[in-house]
Amino acid sequence: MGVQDRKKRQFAEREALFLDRAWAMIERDGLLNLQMARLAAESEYAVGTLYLHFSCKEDLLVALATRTVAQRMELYERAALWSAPHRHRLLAILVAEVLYAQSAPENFRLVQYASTPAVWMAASAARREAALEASKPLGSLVMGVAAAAVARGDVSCSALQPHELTSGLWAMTEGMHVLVGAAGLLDAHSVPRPYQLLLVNAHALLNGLGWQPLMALEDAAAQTALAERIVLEVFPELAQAACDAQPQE
Amino acid sequence: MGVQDRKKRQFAEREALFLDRAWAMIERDGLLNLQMARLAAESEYAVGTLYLHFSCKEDLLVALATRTVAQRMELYERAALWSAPHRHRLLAILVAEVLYAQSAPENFRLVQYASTPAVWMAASAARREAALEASKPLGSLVMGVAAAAVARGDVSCSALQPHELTSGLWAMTEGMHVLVGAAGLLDAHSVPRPYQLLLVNAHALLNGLGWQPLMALEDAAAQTALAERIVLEVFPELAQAACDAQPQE
DNA sequence: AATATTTTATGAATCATATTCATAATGCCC
DNA sequence: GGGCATTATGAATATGATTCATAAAATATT
Repeated sequence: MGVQDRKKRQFAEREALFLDRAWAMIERDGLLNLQMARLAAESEYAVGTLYLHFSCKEDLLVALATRTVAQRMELYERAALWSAPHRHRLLAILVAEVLYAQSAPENFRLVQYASTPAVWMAASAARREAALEASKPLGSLVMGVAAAAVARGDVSCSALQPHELTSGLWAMTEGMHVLVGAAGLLDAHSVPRPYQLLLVNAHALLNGLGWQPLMALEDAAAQTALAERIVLEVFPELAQAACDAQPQE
Repeated sequence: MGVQDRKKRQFAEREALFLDRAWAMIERDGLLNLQMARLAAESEYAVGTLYLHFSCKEDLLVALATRTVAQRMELYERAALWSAPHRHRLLAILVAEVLYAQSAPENFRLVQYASTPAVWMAASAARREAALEASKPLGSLVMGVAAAAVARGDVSCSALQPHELTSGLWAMTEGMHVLVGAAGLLDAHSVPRPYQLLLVNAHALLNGLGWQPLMALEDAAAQTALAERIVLEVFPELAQAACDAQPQE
């Protein structure tokens, strides 16, 4: 039925419009100042129409967070397909994540806020389901890299499953985002340049898993060089963001 | 001036009362259902009085989160002073954290929610300062263990500072809490028993740092045995919580 | 001890926003 | 082109945080 198709498409378009505007407003006024009524007005629709799309404000926030994950996928895919040792591809994914976090901090705050139980559980079940679905490709990508590495014999600790090999890295990255997000926390503990620390520790973890090629942990220069190489070769368009975010102290 | 002292003390007592009641209400009704007016009523004070203590609701939540950190310190101290290799002491701190997260999940959700930028930044600067201050003893404890380990020659990678040696572990733990907190996320990625994974990956990380005594990553039995030994020797009173939370699959 | 002054406590009123739902408008089909 | 189903509207409602003029209590002054 063509009519139904068109209606569905138009509905989806309007939803995208709402999300676009919401995102613009968040960038302009901050996450906390997003107002449903104002969003409706700026989108030139009635409040009730907005609520035809989102069961509540939290539902909208989760939808917004979901979309940014999808947007980042392109970066991750490039990293996973990079022709380099699988260990380096995994690091490239990590670098992509960090570059993104630095270039779009408000966006990252949103994702963090959305995965807070308070927000997450307030969203509709369908919306949560969609968010989980959107996160799966990244999971598959990472697992795929791990599985390929094991198959090639890159990982000496082959008793571990792909998910066991990658979940630590995932948690570590996620955790560093949290620590960075809590303003002042790292300073209070005299922890400088958090994302550089993340890199060292990621290398330590991968070394610990016996993942070739090993990286000398004392060799900070080599680590930086690898990170820079990843930026230049895989994410040349983000090089500027990387420079802005990590000024020479 | 004795009068001022007494007033200060009584003010602090009332604040503690508010926090006690707030906590009881959160445990009973959930984090989302905490209402300032109801809290005032249940504390038998006027709403305005409550606001003499807390600049806003977020301020109260951060205060509450701060208090639970202080409560946990006793566990961490026991772990740090345990007479065992320094690596095992660090793991004991990690185990304490996990036991606590499992035995008081609502409490943990609170801490996570409070460190969300949205909540954190809404709290008063003084309250944030106090929260950071309260987290320092844990930091010192962990750094102290790391420094002692390096001094004893337990860590082959001695070029790294104590904070470099521990921040990865910290981030990994924090991150795993986040992943556990996002209901359904780990299931969606087929990641079972997250805290056991945290343990394996913590071992991998410490191995990677060359931290003696190394743990064989394939030897799941040895890892479990060590974890159980920690619970029995260091946190016997929490053994029950540990059993409840990790049922044999 | 009475009175003035300062400090602290109160809770009804205010304000800010999210959410609903009776009504209106629109679009589809015969 | 009229009847029916679907969709959109936004004023009204609901919720709950926060304020602030006023009262009460505590302290200082005479």
